[in-house]
Amino acid sequence: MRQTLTNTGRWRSNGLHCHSCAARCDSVWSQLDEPELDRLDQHKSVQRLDPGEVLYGQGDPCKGLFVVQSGSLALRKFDDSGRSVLLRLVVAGQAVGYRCFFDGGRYRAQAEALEATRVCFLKPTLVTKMFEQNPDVVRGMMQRLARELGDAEDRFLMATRRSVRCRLAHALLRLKDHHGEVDDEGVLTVQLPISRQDLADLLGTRPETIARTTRALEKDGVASFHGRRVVIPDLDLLFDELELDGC
Amino acid sequence: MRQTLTNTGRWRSNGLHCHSCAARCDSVWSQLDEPELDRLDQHKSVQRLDPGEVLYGQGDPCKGLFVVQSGSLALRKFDDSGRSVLLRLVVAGQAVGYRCFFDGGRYRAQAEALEATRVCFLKPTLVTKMFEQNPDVVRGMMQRLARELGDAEDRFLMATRRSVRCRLAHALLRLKDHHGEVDDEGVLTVQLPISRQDLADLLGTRPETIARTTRALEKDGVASFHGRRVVIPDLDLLFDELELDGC
DNA sequence: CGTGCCTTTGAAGGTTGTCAACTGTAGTGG
DNA sequence: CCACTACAGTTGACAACCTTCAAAGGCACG
Repeated sequence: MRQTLTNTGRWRSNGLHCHSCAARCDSVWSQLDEPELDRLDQHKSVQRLDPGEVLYGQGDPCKGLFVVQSGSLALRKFDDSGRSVLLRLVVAGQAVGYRCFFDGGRYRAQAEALEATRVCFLKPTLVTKMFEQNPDVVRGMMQRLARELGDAEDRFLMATRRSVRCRLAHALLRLKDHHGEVDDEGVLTVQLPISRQDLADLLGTRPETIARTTRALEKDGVASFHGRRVVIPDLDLLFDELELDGC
Repeated sequence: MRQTLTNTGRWRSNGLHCHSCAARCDSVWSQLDEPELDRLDQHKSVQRLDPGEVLYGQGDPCKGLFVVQSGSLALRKFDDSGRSVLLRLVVAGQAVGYRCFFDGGRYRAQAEALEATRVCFLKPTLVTKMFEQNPDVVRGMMQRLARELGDAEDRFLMATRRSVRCRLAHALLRLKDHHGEVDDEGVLTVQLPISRQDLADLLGTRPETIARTTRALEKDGVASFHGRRVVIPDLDLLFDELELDGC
């Protein structure tokens, strides 16, 4: 693998050319034409993160825009007392740091690697230029911001009005899209990308409550939990959890 | 007051010309030049809402962009079971419906008048044209979306990690900016723009808990509540609430 | 094999939600 | 002008859910 020294002083692996980067298809970058992709590729720098490594910290000034090439990140927000929540999981093809980029302030959350992860970094000048020359990308970013805002507002409704059990069922249903597989017999298996502690932070609860709730779901035959592997025999039972009274 | 019939078939009062609209100063529209303001004024239509009247409902297709000229709105989100939360209060000069406008989907919350309110309506074609010709306005809207997203994420952290008492103190501190006044002796009075039920929906709790919590704050001398008038003798005591252990 | 961390389990307590009853207030109609 | 109604707000009692604290179990890593 070719190694070059970037102007940031960090060793990087160029990894894939933007043009052939699989992650691109899934993102707002899919609308860029060849010359744009070339420029992006020339000016991007790639960074490798070990599991748990922090890409940027809450309160840091905005560095630029990041795009996950492979692996995944988590956005974590802390309060003054050190309590934290997980805001979002970021998988290949998705950008991070854009909220701060558009806000113009400082990062209001921390980005950390959930596994070995490669991240492309785009300097603010490059991003600004690209936005100026590609209105479609701007539109795509606005749409993303708007969706994120809608999702965040949904989360607030869920967190304040529904039980942990219901929120857990909901989280499993969302996670299955990126982390689920269905076998021959129609049994769904979800491979959780995060620990129980992080799952608690994602739902806004505590690890102990997660343990008790997973146990309760097992007792009722909705799902069985083996470490990070979740087996869901009947998806309908999971959907029922969203409709129940206590939820 | 001049009355004209718009193409929507609704009677409207033109109210103020955009140029002299006080609400404008406070908003992203402050950057528009004279010709732009003229066009905006020609094509806008003004709508009057009675207290409680719904501007648009959750699930409705996006109609366009609204700007509050006078009065105020609340954004309310419902879940399937009819439980609701208040997402945001919208005061004069602020836009509503932009999240949906950029998302391209349907409204994910309901906008309703908190008092007698005048709202300017801008058709999608007009908004789109204005965005094309005023990159600064687009930047302003992106910044607003980004701030809103950050605020929504803060709310999630608050709602899941802090007590109602702490959230109430925090809400009072935010409300004082637009709804507070300080008298000669340095005593702060906040005139709540919403009912106790809505205050509960804003904090993600129940009216009974609001009543108990306000009473607890009174007992501790932090604030006294008389209907919608809140008297806060010492602001520092309110700030202390944010730092306390249980918060 | 020991250490450290994550996870689980149990017990206890606190915060909040729920239900019901009561109060106060505003609006309505006689 | 006053009774009546309707509804928001309050208060109390109780229960449920969740957090907290403590300890044990499990798993990875040195």
